[in-house]
Amino acid sequence: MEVTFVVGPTASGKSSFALALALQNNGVILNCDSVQVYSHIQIGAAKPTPEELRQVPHYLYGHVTPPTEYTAGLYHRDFFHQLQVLEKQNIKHVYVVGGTGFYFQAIEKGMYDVPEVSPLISQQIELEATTENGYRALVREFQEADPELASLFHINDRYRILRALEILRATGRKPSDLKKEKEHHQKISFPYPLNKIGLNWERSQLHERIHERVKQMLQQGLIEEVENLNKMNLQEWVPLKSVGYKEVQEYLKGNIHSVAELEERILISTRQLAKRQITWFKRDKEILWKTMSK
RNA sequence: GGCUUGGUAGCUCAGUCGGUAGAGCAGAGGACUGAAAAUCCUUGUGUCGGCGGUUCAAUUCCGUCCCAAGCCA
Repeated sequence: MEVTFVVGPTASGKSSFALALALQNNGVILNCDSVQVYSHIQIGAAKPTPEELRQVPHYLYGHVTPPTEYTAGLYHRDFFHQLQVLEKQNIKHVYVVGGTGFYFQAIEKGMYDVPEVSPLISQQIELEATTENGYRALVREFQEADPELASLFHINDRYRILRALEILRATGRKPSDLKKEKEHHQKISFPYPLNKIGLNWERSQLHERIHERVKQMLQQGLIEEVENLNKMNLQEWVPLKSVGYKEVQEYLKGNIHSVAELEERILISTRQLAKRQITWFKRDKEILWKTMSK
């Protein structure tokens, strides 16, 4: 079995590109997008259309139901489970399609061996971090315990610092040591022959495509989709904090005053997302880039 | 036609008691190991509307013209 990653920024045409390849080579498609894994998240996630789903088997799309929240670790587990199944079915070509670099990294390089952190520990850290002084004390605790990792993080990168502390307190081990162990013991290798294809566009053309897509999402009823999710009391569900969804929430709360303004705000967030995705994938020198144009 | 208030970075605006200017947003670049569509970092020279005048020096004061909004005719 051979695995091909199809990566690139949002709206670069990954799905249809992969679909064409899969059709040609009798392959299947696996999702590697952190939002498309969720069910009920349809229009704003730009999932493949029913027509596309009919043409080629698609996996790991919408398999996570509310109010479950997903992580890179769970994705890693589900991905390899799915690969085993496909192997038994004697599938020869697997196309892994998506824009979440972190998830690609999780499956390619593996995750560090960290046990599930008890919610009590996370809650305790959250509590301590609520005050300015409390947060500063936590930063100091982290810097003293793992100066090596601390030197890589900016003091304001609250999320990474608190996560590192969780690991420290839960395991008593330095996160930087866990990282080193991982690199020493488990040889970094993906268990199948791997190709990586990246799709990219000239920036202004990508922006045009993003504009088209955002207009389409609004026409297809993105606002109604969010209203329905709100009726199910899912306001706090993680995928509703993603691009498009969070802006519609602001619109429904009255903080965005017109659909035109809503469109503009989603456009901006989507362009920024695309930029971050490009930054992530640029770092991987194994990706074979394919420059697209109209 | 008269009066008033504005015209400063792509946008919204601050500011300079006269010594050629700075925030937010956007844009650009970057980081990233269980929230990642998240989180975080770096990055601001622009005829200060045009033309004249005063001054050693004008974006700042004066005159005039242009543009916009409002009020009065």
